Amino acid sequence: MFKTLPGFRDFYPEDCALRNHLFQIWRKTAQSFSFKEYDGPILESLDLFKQKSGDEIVSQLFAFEDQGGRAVALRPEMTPSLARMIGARANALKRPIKWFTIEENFRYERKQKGRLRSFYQFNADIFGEPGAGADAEIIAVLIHSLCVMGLNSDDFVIRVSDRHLWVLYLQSLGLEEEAVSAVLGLVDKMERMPREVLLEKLVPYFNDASEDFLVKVETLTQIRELADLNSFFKAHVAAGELADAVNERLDAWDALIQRLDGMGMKSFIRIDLGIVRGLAYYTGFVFEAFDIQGEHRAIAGGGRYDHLVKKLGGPDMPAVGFAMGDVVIKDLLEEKGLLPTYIQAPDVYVVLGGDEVLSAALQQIQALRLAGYSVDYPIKRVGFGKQFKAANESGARWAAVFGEEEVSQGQVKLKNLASGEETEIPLNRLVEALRELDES
RNA sequence: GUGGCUAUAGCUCAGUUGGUUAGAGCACUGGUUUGUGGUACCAGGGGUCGCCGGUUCAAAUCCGGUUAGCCACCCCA
Repeated sequence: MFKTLPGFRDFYPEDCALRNHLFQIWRKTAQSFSFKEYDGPILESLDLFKQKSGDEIVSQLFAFEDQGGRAVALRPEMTPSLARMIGARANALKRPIKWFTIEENFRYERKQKGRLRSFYQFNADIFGEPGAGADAEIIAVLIHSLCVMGLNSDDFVIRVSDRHLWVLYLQSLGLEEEAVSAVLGLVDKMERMPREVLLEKLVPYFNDASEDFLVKVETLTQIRELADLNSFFKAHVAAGELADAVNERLDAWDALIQRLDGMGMKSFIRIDLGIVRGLAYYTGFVFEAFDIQGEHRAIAGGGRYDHLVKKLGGPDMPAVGFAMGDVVIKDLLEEKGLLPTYIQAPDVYVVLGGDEVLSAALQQIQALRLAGYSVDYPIKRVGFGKQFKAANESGARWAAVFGEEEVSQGQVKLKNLASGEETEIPLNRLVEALRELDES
């Protein structure tokens, strides 16, 4: 027997039902926020990904040469394709551009808990709006989708940070561009690194002031209140150009929190400058969703990336977005018992009395199907008892009993499988009767 | 890419110091049941014990290799 390739999954009907459940929530959420759905190709030119992420990315891609000698790769993420699509029509698209997609990605890396080689992602992005209102809207989409899944503020938290604020702060300490990104990289790893090791790695940038810097960073990353954030920067950044820029950021923070508070989502937000995200291209707010217990890797992540569209050959285009994978969220929902069962069930299961009723039954089955109902019935002859058992196990709400007695009187018996209640209905009124019963 | 642990039926697992034809529960199929479901009872199908090699009269069991999975590290768009 062949097996699935490492990191790839088979989706048996119950897995597929689950996947559809997730996809439906994602799609409905995006539509509630009036995002438009788009899609792009699974296979792209290898250069597209190199340009965004550098040559090192190639070892983590499913990359190969096609029959025409082109260097191509399965997409590891949607953003480059999206940036290309947006760039190509930037002038013709009404702002703000609110788009989402649900797509499969492929990454050639070692399989791990919460991480596979093939996975699905929900992406939502807003282009053309630089203000914090767009960031708030994106974060709201993320929170809303998690809430619709049945999670609440006891289950997850959105840790929000600010790349731009970090850069300004490090610049105010006199660091040059290269040193800024190196130090940010260290801040990103702070949680997972012993303090002494971290201190050692800071020395090339701060020399004797390393300990002092680390203490400040520890203070900063522990700040959870807007007011504390304000006073920290008032105390640590001297007045001047940089301080003006910092104040602008603090205003943006204020706007962000106010908007989320307005939507009743403030309790999901945790100010946490410890989040940096590895990506160099983030330019403003960055955020990640985590389960409260911290047992899983990030559920979702995103942020503002105002320069990426231009970098990939488009016009200047501010952008903010996030992505949520299907793997971690599925694990979390499973753990919380929030995954529904019986998602692929017919509406009606037809119970057949014998050969004499078959044609009358098939006629009604077809009428029900035309009316939009999902209908199943036993394909081979089976005893009544077995049929009710099958009806029950199918998950159907209704059993439609086409017995010889009923059919000979032009009737059919509808049985509510949950309550056991039975009603006789004229054959030619079956569709209407079902509709009425479902509504009542 | 590095290290540790694991691999027996679709699933969860048992399998004695190496010893006949490798077992259980769940699931699946059929029956008890030609007009009423979740229960019960009976029967059945399903495994080259991950794969390759070695030791042995004899290997699921011992040894080596390999592949896959889990955990940690690295990475994480």
